[in-house]
Amino acid sequence: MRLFIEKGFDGATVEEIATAAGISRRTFFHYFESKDDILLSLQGDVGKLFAAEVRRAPPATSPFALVRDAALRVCASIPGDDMLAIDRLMRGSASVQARKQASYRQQEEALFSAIRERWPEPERETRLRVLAMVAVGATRLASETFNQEGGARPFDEVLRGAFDAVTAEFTTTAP
Amino acid sequence: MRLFIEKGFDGATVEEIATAAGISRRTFFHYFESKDDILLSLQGDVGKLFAAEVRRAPPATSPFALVRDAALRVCASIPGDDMLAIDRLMRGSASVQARKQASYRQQEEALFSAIRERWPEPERETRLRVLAMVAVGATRLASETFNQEGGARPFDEVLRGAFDAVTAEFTTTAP
DNA sequence: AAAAAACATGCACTCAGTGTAATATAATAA
DNA sequence: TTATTATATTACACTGAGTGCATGTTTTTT
Repeated sequence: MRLFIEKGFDGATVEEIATAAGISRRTFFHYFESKDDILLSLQGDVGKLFAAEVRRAPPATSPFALVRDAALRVCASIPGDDMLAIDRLMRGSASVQARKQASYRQQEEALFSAIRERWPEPERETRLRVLAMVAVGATRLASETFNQEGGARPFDEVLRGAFDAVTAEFTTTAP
Repeated sequence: MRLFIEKGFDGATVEEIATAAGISRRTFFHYFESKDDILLSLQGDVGKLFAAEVRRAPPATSPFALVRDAALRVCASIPGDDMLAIDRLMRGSASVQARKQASYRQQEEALFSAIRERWPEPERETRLRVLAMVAVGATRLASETFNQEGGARPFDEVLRGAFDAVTAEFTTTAP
């Protein structure tokens, strides 16, 4: 982390990082598949947390409400300062940035599986895929806003705002 | 393309690709920033097409309908066979896959800008970000399904199904 | 035809990532 | 404790992506 802050992501070589950590270059690659993984591993397995939360959630008024509340609970457990710091470092590398986006797709997949267990009717599949996409997407939008604002508002609030915007934009009052 | 099919993405070296194309390795990197870009450039600038379509679209009943119809028009112009072929090649490399996901974020950004021009009210910003996210997300889900199915149904149909699922999942009948 | 701009290439270099084999360290059985 | 056996660490050598720089080769422009 110190090296990344001092020299940037590309500026710090694996050699330097390994030496600073008191191990050899080769041993570094025994613990991390790539240099990117240093930052990616910090992100943690949000997808699995999210899915687990959905599985243990009580019956809800709607799938959307259940997923929204699960998202709020998961994110309540993540310190905002860490989010800001990790995000700042990740901006340093395009390939890290790309893999981060790719990780959202995995989260979506994990979340979909969990949702699917609760509503297994085949004809609902597409709708539930959409739900998972929206949930992960809203969470991503919230974290983008949160980082953009530099943590001005608490993450919970921003996240709730994102989910509320979904409701507001798509819930048309039918006759 | 031939080399990628024969030897896989990682199996084909830039050296070989350049030679097969009748140029030098160094010249290759004059045209492509990276090996990944060979496949990524095939994807084309879908985001810009999408945004342009939104800009030229006639007034619509709702932002959602406008964006949905724009998506349908853009995708009508893309040959399904190409989509399948490109997708098959892209599966060969994790880093290409990652950059592809990252490109969806850029599409979202471009789309958001275009939508924003039509509804510039500041208080709508979050809702329109959500709309762009959902539109790009639905398009992505549709193309995932389309590729999964190997092109069994026409892309238009799958895409329409994805947007319909959004409506179905979120349009609750209020009293 | 001469000058300038754009394109192509060769060369040398850095660095990420991998396979392999040797060596050290820790864990376990005797 | 000692011998044995995993397991962790390392050195070494190699491939291949990507870059900077200098030089050569076309096109354009004047």
